[in-house]
Amino acid sequence: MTGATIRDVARRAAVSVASVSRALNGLSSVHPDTRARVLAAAEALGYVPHAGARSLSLARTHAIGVVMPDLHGEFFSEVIRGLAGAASARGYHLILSNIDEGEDHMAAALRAMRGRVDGLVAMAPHVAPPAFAALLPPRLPTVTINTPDYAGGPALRVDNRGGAAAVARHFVTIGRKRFAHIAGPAINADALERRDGFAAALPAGTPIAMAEGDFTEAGGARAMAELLTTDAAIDAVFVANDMMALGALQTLRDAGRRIPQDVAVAGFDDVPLARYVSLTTLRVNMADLGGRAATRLIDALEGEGEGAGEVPTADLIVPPLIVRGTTVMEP
Amino acid sequence: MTGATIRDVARRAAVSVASVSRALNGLSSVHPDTRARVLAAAEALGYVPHAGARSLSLARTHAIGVVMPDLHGEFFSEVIRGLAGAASARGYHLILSNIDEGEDHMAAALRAMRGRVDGLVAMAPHVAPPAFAALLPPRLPTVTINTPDYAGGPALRVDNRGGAAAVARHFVTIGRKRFAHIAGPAINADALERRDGFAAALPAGTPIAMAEGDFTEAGGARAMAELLTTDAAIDAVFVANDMMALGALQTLRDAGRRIPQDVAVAGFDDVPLARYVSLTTLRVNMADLGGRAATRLIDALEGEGEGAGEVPTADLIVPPLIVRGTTVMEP
DNA sequence: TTGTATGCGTTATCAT
DNA sequence: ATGATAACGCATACAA
Repeated sequence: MTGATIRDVARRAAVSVASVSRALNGLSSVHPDTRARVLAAAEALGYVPHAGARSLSLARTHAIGVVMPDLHGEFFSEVIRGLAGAASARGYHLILSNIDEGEDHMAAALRAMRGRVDGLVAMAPHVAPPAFAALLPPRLPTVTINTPDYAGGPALRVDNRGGAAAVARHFVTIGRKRFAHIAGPAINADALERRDGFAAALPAGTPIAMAEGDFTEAGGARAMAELLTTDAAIDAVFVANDMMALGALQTLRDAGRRIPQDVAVAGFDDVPLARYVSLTTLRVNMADLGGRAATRLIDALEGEGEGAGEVPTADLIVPPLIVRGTTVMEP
Repeated sequence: MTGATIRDVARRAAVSVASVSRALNGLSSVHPDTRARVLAAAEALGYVPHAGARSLSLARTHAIGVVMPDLHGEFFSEVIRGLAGAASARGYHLILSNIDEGEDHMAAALRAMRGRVDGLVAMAPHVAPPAFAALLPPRLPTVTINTPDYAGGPALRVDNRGGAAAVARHFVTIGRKRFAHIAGPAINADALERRDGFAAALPAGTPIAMAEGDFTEAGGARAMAELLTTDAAIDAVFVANDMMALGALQTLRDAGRRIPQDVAVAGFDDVPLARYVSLTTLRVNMADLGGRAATRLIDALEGEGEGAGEVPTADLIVPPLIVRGTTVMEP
């Protein structure tokens, strides 16, 4: 009931299991006749190697684990897509385990990966670095994506500060004077970096009206409404992500503000919707990030023992500023 | 280098591996003192059970495999999200393997699942049923999503015909007379069902101008342009999916047609963008579909041996028609 | 070239 | 309650 095993094939081909293994794995030292008999027997029995047993024997699973919170949906999906593509191209599987439900659940998910994967790709922008490092199974190669400086291995990060700074400079260039920022959750590392990067790139001492959202469209709308009551004179608002920016735009329009004449708005992420509403934003290609992460991890996994330079480099991916109709008039 | 094993723990706690296993898995028959010693030793060594070995011994992986093409992006992501949520809630992992690159690659991916998962969730709207069935590893419980009637197990399907029929009736209700349809790829089962369902629900003998797209926005635009040259008088077009509908809308507007006064347009899927462009469409909740699939599979996996009724039922999920501004004037 | 035997890490059976 | 040991399915030294 569990399918034919290598022993069944051996029996049918009248050879030893060792020969079956060798024949099926294409080892050179096996007589053509033997190989033929084995192949025929395997075919006849519909034999499929048992990946689990193979992994145990080889100490190699050809799978990479992915741990990340289900946070703002768009990302999750894009990263997975990139990961899956790159992994699949190199013959690796992806093992998913989302970690919404609290830190203990997350610890369990992380532990369950041992013996199941060769390495890990982790994304946890909301957890304190030390806690996260402690949760990781020891000796499991890991590359992190947008995770607050975890020093345990290669890391891929979006240049949040640089992106935010580009927006600040853009606002100044188009002559804006009264700035506002709608930030993401304070526990989110990306959110903090975007806020700080924006502030740091404006002329020293420039006041910035602040509000905090939750990365959702509704949250952005609420935050914008809040800003309008406290600082009605603003003429440029940088929103920490696109979804909130969409909400903010709606609130502004409902309040009779013209975009971009009265108020310029910029987001972050460049979600598919951004193009449709002509939102100025920073393009972060999450699929590409996922692909890079997978490639990087697999390179490390397969290069074990040769490369002397196992330097845990941290790549900073700079998101380009996409200028659209919410900051400048369109033709 | 491979982490502490159960033997290391046994040695440190000065007990047998059997006792360690029992203590760690919470079996009753183990002395409190022993359990305490084992727990302490495991903690001290940072012991994490090896999932692979555990699976081999238990003949249970607590993982479910997911095979699907990367087709039109939105879906992929949503289904995965639903699957991951439901699986995670029941303590199962997800193993991904996308199967873009040809049928042989797909066969390999399918085979590689054996010994790695307890069951499969498969979605392959583009493959002929017999071929697909042949590829599946034998004796691996499988639930399919939107896969042309594969008779081997439970199936979840979107009611494409019913949804398309609802659009047809809606068009008639709002007084349209000259119909067109932009279909998806002819090898796609969903596409065919949508086309046929639309045609069947219109009054008998009603002519329908036809064009074929590739499920992409650009493809929809091209197909629409084509229709305009051959059948300029159309006043209602049903597009096989939302992405193509977006392209079609653009083409229509560029051609000076007013929506919905001159031409009514309806899509299929209700992607996030649909709400923004106020596109009338059918809402198919792919995340929900994924969740149901996972739940269904796990129920089957864990109910083995008890339920006499292992009937491979096929659920038809009916997508509701969401009427928006591309078919009726908005307030 | 081929076969025998051992190990991968864990659980479960059977004694004790 | 505990320990020795045989599976689980496969790969691979080591012999032959």
